[in-house]
Amino acid sequence: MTRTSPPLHVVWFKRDLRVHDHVPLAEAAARGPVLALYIAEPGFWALPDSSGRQWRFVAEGLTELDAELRARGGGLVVRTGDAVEVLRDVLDRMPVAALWSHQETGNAWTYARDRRVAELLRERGVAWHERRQHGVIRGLTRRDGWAARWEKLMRAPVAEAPAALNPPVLDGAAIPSAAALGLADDPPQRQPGGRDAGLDLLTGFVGPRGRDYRRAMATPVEAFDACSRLSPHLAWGTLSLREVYQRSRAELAAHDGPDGDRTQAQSLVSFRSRLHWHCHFIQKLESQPSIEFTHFHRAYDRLDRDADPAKLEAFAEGRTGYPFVDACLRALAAHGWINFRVRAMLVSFASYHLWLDWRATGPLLARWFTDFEPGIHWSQMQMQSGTTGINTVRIYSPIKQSRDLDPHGVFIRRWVPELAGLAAKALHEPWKSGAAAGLDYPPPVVDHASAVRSARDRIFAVRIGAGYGEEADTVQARHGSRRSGLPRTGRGPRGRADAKQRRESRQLGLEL
DNA sequence: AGTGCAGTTGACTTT
DNA sequence: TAAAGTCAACTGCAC
Repeated sequence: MTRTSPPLHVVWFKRDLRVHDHVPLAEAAARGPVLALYIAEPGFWALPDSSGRQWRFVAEGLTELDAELRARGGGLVVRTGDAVEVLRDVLDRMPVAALWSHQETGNAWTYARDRRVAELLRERGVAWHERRQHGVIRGLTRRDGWAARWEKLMRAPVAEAPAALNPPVLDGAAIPSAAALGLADDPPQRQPGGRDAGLDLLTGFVGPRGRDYRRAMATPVEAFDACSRLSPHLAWGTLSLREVYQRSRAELAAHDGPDGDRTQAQSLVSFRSRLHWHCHFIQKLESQPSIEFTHFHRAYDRLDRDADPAKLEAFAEGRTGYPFVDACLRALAAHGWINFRVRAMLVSFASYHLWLDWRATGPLLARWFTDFEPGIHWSQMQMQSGTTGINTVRIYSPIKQSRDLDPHGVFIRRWVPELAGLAAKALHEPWKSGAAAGLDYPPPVVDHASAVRSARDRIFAVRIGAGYGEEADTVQARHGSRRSGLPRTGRGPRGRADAKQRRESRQLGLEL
């Protein structure tokens, strides 16, 4: 740098590892020379919800991001350290016009870090321009009109990648290894990171591979192939939600007519509604960061859920004695991914059957998910644990789910080889026939019927408390989907017409 | 040919 | 993206 160089626009890459449809990068590059910066933060990667599989997925994305920047004459500068320290060092070394990044809806740690960064920039008189990455709206006070704003944002043109960038003006370091960040875990079947892998998945999914999505997404027997598998790319930003939305929308248009493939069209419609829900859930954490630690509905503070080490270990090891649950837990641990329906069942099992606190199982599951997205994760942990106050309590039967989703025991045999010799009939409840006797497989850690009865009683006891309905209405007004109907309580018993309306709005909400 | 009845199905409620 | 139960309407069949 020389004294006469124009000031730099620092583009801070966070959970947005791409150059395509990257609004802060496009805006910064239009204004002057750019410093493309990624900060590997040891404090972040040491958090209980961070893991090696997430970092390695990110590191693969960084390698491709650097290549994309280089192809345009630029390059990625990677620094390891505390974000404030790294940014202060950059500010000390060269004149900086502004910091550019996407808004991040993260956990308490990244929120606190962003406040420290903002403080530093205020001290130095440098502007920080944060741009929206998803359909999540910062500073939202009312949910009304949210869906329409989402649709408008998704249909807006994508931001073009800058055609030409300046070379890096600062020496970077190598992308740190997982070991250097103290991260060991990386499962053998973790899906690869990087934009090329993401685009391959997208192309395949909007084509023939995704044709059966709607039918097959519920069962883990088929979901690994039938689902898009784009979630980690959306979580870490190797693809933008908008480009995924627009690609699937274009494909839907091709199949929507009388000559189109109706099955494919229905699957694409189903997929679009999930993209919508993605932002719907992140919005909850954006609007109320405390949901990482405290119940949506504070009446559930009275629940005495625990962190019983034996039950927690059975869950963590995939040795609960329920073959389908254990198969799903082991598949998740080995792949870093499992389908949504199974995630719901696993949280339900942990929170109701095992009566474990979601704050004890949440970090464990988060580390397993390569696609860990804080807003979706904490919203879902609470929703499937029955503590939001606005959602129906859904207690899954691991036996019924086993029969429904894996009737022939294919999935169980693959992931619980101890039981591979059992007949399909015995696989779902091996304790009943004594078929597992003598095998290295534990009896059920809890009895299904009595555990469910106890959990149900304790959950509904909370609902009887004074003032429950009033606070539930407050939660609904703040977080509820407008398509689910308003308000949900305070009108006495529901009549027939009311129930009919609710049913229709549910169908509308799922767009099936 | 209509009646009685066990079993099924689907809508809805409760937990 | 629950599960279990209630109830009424319906179905098939024996008589």
